[in-house]
Amino acid sequence: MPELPEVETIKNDLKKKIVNKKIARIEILFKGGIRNNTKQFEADLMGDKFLDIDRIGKLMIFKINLPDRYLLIHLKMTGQLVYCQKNFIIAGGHSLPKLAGSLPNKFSRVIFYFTDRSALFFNDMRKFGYLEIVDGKKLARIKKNYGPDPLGKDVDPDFLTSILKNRKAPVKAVLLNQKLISGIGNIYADEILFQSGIMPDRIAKNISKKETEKMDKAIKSVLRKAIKFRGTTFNDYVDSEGNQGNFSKLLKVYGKKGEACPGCPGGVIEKKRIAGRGTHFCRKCQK
DNA sequence: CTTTCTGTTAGAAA
DNA sequence: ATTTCTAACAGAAA
Repeated sequence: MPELPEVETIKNDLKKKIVNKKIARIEILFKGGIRNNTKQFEADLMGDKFLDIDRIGKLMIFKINLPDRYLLIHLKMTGQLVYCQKNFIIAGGHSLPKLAGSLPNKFSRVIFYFTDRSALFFNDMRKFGYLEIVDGKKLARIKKNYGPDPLGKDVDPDFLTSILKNRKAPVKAVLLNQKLISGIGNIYADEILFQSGIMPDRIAKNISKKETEKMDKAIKSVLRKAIKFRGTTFNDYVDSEGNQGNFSKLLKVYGKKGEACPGCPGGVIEKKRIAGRGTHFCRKCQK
């Protein structure tokens, strides 16, 4: 599931690969993922190029070389953006059953062909992801619905205190709330709370100052490390070359139900529904 | 075979 | 205002 580290990895890779390449053709295999009128969508992009790629939370923003036009791409749960040179054989190849060794595959929804005969594939098994071209005004409106980036300078223990205080939702719900802080999803929320030693179902306003400071450190160290390792592949995530993320091996609790806790002797990782999501924790390490 | 689970976000309901 | 629930979808697992 692409969260901040995965989207950051894809964005940085694509910046090197597709910026300033002229779009020769767009193939739309599934219209549902495109929020604009598809004819208008094609017309806006045909013959144009992306000047830069940005990110807010898990949302990617491609600046188009047209005045006041931005392409937003959200991968939601199973979206992929895979870039291929001429022959459309991907590096990760057969490593994932859902991503065959060649593209397009049955989950390819939109394909951007560039004039140098390379292509960018938007694949999305579950069809939750979307593409939308917006103007600056709409982009600004969307940006207002996102809290600060956890790795930016706006997030520190004082900021975390401000979003935790007065809230009776579980602390995990606060971490997942994109309006309060952007980019954290289910996998990293569990990992962050494990490293913080905080039970995910603790009421947000009851988190102490000391715990808030631990959370601040955990947020940054977990996300930075995950970016360094190019993200986590649990089911469907691949980077822009079709390769899996390497952080999967470093997960401490997510997906580890029933396994020995890596943080204490005798502890076992449990799984329980918290804030509407499958949540992994060790009750010996997390209080 | 059927049911449950997966996790993101918008929007509805509480 | 805040929190919880559900739908959207496709496939794996039980």
